Amino acid sequence: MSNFSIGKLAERAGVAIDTVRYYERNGLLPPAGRLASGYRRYGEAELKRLRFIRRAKSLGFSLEDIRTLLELSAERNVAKVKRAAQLKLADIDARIAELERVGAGLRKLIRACPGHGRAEACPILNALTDEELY
Amino acid sequence: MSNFSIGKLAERAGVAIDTVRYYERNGLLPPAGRLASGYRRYGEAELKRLRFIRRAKSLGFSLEDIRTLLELSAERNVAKVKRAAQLKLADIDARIAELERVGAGLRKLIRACPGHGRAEACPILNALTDEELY
DNA sequence: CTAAAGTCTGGACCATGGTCCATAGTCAAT
DNA sequence: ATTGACTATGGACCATGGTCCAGACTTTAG
Repeated sequence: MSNFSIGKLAERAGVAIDTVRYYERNGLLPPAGRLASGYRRYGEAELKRLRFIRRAKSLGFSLEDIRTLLELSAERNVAKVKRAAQLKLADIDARIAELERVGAGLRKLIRACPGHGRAEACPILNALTDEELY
Repeated sequence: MSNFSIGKLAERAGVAIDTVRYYERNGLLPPAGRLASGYRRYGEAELKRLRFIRRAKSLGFSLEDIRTLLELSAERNVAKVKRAAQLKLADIDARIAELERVGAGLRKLIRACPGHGRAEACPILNALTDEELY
């Protein structure tokens, strides 16, 4: 335990080998220790970190966000971590609001469209052709 | 009128010149008519089409979607246009649901985080470090 | 007529988050 | 020892939706 190859690491973290190297290149994982052959060696710390990245990603954080989050985590700066989470949440809420705005517009057009008949009577086509939407 | 340059077209449609050429290359605009010099010439039809594209984009359609929409519009196929709109709406609704799921998870963590104190007591860091989120 | 502004082309480049490839070297099992 | 599986590297490539550039040519205003 605590000394395994990139293949095992990737497998245990549930990511592709290329992704591990990609994360290393992009500063999400520290440069791995190497065997005399040049093969990377990993321990539990890297596995944890990789899982952290995976989870943060599933919470909607970008890799850039995650780099920041990892720094804050290393600093054990709870206040900044909370702040970063709040910012991300605000970002998610804004995206939801925008999608809801767009969805509402589309829903209205769909409701008004009979689904048959002359193209001139199709509110969807008319909206795309004639109206200033915003 | 009805005979203007790419610059005027772009200006009147509210897009960049490069975007017009990009759309032409990618089949969203038909190949433009040319002057003897090779300069593109446009009329009202192209302006309308470009505005159609802009509006469809603001309704959340991708350029690929819009290519389809333009074909359906040319066919005057109201039924298919309505169906395309419904599919896009379903897509938007799914994206909203996913963002809400993620937002709810984040909100819960933020609420539980005191914002100070030991890193071990930060639910956000703990979630990223320990839990299987999904 | 001249100078400035506009347009042409092909191709490079941006961000995002990877994936895939060839070539070469290494490790593990039999 | 050999074979098959694994890993190394740099760089190309994917989608998306453009943006920007150089170098050459054209149009327009004064």
